[in-house]
Amino acid sequence: MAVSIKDVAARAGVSTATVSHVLNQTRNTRPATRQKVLEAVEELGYSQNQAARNLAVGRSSLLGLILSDIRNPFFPEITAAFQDQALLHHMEALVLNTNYDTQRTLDSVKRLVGLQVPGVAVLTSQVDPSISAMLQDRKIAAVYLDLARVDRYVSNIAIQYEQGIAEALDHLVKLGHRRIGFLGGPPHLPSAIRRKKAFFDIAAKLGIEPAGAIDSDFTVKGGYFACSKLLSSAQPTAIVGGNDLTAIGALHCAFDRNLKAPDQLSVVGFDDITFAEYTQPALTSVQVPRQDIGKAAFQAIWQMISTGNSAGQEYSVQTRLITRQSTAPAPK
Amino acid sequence: MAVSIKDVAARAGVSTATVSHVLNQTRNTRPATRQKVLEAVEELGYSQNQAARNLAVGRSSLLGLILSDIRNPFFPEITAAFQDQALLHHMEALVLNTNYDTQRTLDSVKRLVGLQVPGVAVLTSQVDPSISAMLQDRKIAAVYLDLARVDRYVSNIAIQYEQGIAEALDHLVKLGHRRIGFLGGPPHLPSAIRRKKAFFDIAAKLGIEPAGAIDSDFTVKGGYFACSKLLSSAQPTAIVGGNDLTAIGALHCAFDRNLKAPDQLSVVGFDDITFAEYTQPALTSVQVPRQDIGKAAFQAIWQMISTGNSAGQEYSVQTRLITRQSTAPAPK
DNA sequence: TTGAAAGCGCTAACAT
DNA sequence: ATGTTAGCGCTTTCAA
Repeated sequence: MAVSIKDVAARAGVSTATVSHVLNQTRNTRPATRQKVLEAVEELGYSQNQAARNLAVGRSSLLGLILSDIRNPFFPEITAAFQDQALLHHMEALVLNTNYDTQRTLDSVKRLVGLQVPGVAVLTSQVDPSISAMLQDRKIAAVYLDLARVDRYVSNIAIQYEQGIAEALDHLVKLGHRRIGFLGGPPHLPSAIRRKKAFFDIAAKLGIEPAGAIDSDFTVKGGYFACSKLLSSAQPTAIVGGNDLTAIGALHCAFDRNLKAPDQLSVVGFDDITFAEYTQPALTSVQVPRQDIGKAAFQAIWQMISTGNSAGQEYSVQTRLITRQSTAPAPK
Repeated sequence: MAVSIKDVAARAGVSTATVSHVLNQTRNTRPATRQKVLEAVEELGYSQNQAARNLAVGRSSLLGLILSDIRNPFFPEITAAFQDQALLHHMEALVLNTNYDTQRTLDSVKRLVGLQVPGVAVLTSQVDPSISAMLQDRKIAAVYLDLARVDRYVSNIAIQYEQGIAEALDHLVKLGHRRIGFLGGPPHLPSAIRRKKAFFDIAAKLGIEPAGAIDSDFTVKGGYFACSKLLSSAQPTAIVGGNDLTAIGALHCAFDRNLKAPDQLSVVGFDDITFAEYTQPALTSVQVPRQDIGKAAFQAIWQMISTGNSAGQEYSVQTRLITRQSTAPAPK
């Protein structure tokens, strides 16, 4: 049998209530009493039984973090940032992988409900209404990534894709480019749609005629072929890729056509799923700061559960243009 | 107030004991009764309060997974595999990042103890004795990566580095190489030591005189410089890198010296921390299957907690030689 | 085959 | 400033 609060109370010569209050700093205690309790805790190696605590207070110290795929390098950094924040507030992050499977996402939410979590961050690219409904019904604070409207118990993190595209185009225009093409993502993905729309809107605003736009699939291979097609139909001197993989594919394509990058073909990507260390030095990217997302996700939840104010909020995450330095020798 | 087991019992017209038993399949019930209960559960949208359950049974459904850094691409795959296994057994994986910080690792373990977890996988490259002691004291099943001796409540996963090095050398010898160099990792890392020792042992067994060996730091840059040094002091025609980053550095170095890889310089890496999609096509690697590690970690724990047999076991993970195909065009 | 009821370890309202 | 004690929702022994 593990050491319980009773043991500590006995050892310190106080009541369990006092021990509880000392440990949770939930009411004033004489320094001497406090001291005795802490000593007893130390001597016995006591640690609070969270199950009992959670049962008593009605909510756990766990926060759910639902991701479509932890293997996608976009997520580990978000996860780490989220956890670091949680730690500061004596919470744990329970990370759940859905593998892009809606049913599995729903199961995850059910399990989280059973675990009495007070809040959940759902950072998948699509969210079934049944999921958000279930969370809201249970009054569990939820935050989504670029998907939800703010509501009771519902916050949203808005990534400023438009800003990012603007930065990318601005960058290319300053380099003298006028013939700029776009390689988009899968047309069913909200974030892909927004980036494409932003490209056209901002190009128009800058008085630039887009040199073609082709939808692709956010992979290196897809980027390669889309770029190939684009180069055949138009003659862009620069390309904005819907994400970095696409952009890397475009760089490969340029290489095969003996177009020296970035001189003869400038490529800008959208750094939302790559592993920075392996990204091509020649690639300039609009970065979506991952730590910021993780941090915002936690804060969105914490805001709702710690204040008891169920009203959600909109959190905005800024993008940033990254021009990479070639620290290591250029890869073959 | 959430719907509780009492509500279900009332709705189904049975006792809470019956509901509990039906849900946990812990004793026979008449199909009709069973049916009623399940209907009530469905209608009310009931989900078990895990906190209460854990309190009653004395252990939680959470399993700890302690990692030094989730951002290291070695770990997400392990994590995913571990979680998938856990899911099959109705367990949750609580992933904790230590950021290579011993104190933080200790804190993590304390929190896990408080959470009443029945088992923990500690997949860091070093483990402080106080940590393993604390776990063993609390009779928490633990599994370590290539570190611990099997004991009560202690299992170990042994990665067959020797096998991997043997595969690498075998591969190179079959290609006709006789002058083979080695670029090792930090000399304080147990896994680096074992790889280096294996290199010498197996080279000797094959009757090969090693063409130099230089310790490095498991980074691309470090690999570059170590390779540079090695090429100046010896004339290897092939190199075994202690890990993939080192090997990639060696490839860069070969490129800068106009040594065409793999023809003029064959390089074999050890794929334990890279992100596969970005690894050089020219690189052959000894792969440590990450899913296997995650799966083994879960099974090691599950073995101990589900059978009630506290004796640990040794789990062995095989390596595999991977020769990459250039699916995408070679990067610039 | 089912039910009644005693805890599991903690918190928090109420008492002192 | 501290103690007493009634739950929190579930499991499980014992009884029917």
